[in-house]
Amino acid sequence: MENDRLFIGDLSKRTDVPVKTIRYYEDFGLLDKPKRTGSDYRLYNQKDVDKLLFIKKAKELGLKLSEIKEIICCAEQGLQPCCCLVRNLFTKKIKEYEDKIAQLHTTKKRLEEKLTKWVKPKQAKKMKYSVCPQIETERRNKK
Amino acid sequence: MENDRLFIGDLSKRTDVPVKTIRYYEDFGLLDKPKRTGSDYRLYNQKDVDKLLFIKKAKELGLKLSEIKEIICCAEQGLQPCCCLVRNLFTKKIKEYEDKIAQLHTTKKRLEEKLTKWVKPKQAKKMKYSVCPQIETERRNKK
DNA sequence: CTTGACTCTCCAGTATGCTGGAAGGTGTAT
DNA sequence: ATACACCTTCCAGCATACTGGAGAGTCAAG
Repeated sequence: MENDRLFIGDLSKRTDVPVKTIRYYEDFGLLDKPKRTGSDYRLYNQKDVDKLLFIKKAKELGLKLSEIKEIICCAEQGLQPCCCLVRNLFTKKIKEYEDKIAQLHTTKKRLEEKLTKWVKPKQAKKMKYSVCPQIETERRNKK
Repeated sequence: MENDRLFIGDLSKRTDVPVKTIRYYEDFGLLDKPKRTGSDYRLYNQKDVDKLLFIKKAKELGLKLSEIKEIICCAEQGLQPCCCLVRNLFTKKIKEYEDKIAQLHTTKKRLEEKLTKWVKPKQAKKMKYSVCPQIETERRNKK
């Protein structure tokens, strides 16, 4: 079992990516259609292992499949535009993360506030279905 | 147009929740099946407005519909278990947010590292399709 | 009487990244 | 010979929270 005639299961083992997922990536256009054996088995090689590991790493960085695809497509036509693309993509991604983090922070804070107020509810008896004094709806706006 | 005979469109306007979404919430079990007019139009009242606003607020706190449903179901049978449930739910949620934030932070950091190394690529010429020196796969593990 | 704005139900699709299963062919070990 | 692990395609479904559209009924104004 050398590295130049790998069946899909071998590729799967070497990369720890499920067989189904590999086929899915092919359909998605992330992996090229591979050569086939006479009995229609997909044949992979070391390059495919590398490519799939690359995809895996990119995913771990939080890139979407579509973004990874962009990078790969670009890369296959030359370096320059790819570099630019990747820089932009990363910068955008970082920004996205920052926004998301900020937003989660805010929501978390609000939730914590509710929770502390929650621990000793004063007038619990008065509640209806909207049991929670802290999240209760403001019902004074009778526009 | 008083508040005790509202059509779905009125409820929608008062809460700023789309008509489709209101029906969806009903199917989902968040809103009770309302009374109907002779011509099968849904009839809502102020309580429904309140309840829907409650749902909206809970959603803004990042609760899932299923979690909101739990709260509402619980609330409709009495206060005590609900309080407990909500406390647990909130605590769990807060933890989730913390984890998510931490994870985003890590990923963001990694991405930033890649990016700074990226800006002045030394040996770009050597690249293949896996253009990116920083995300390139480790190909030394020939197990 | 017609127009237009509303309402109804039901079915299907969106995004994302897979995952499961059926039904069948292949390859190798015993 | 036959069991078993592997491979193939194709179709469907998961989670989440909606959203769109078809086709049909309702209601009030002009």
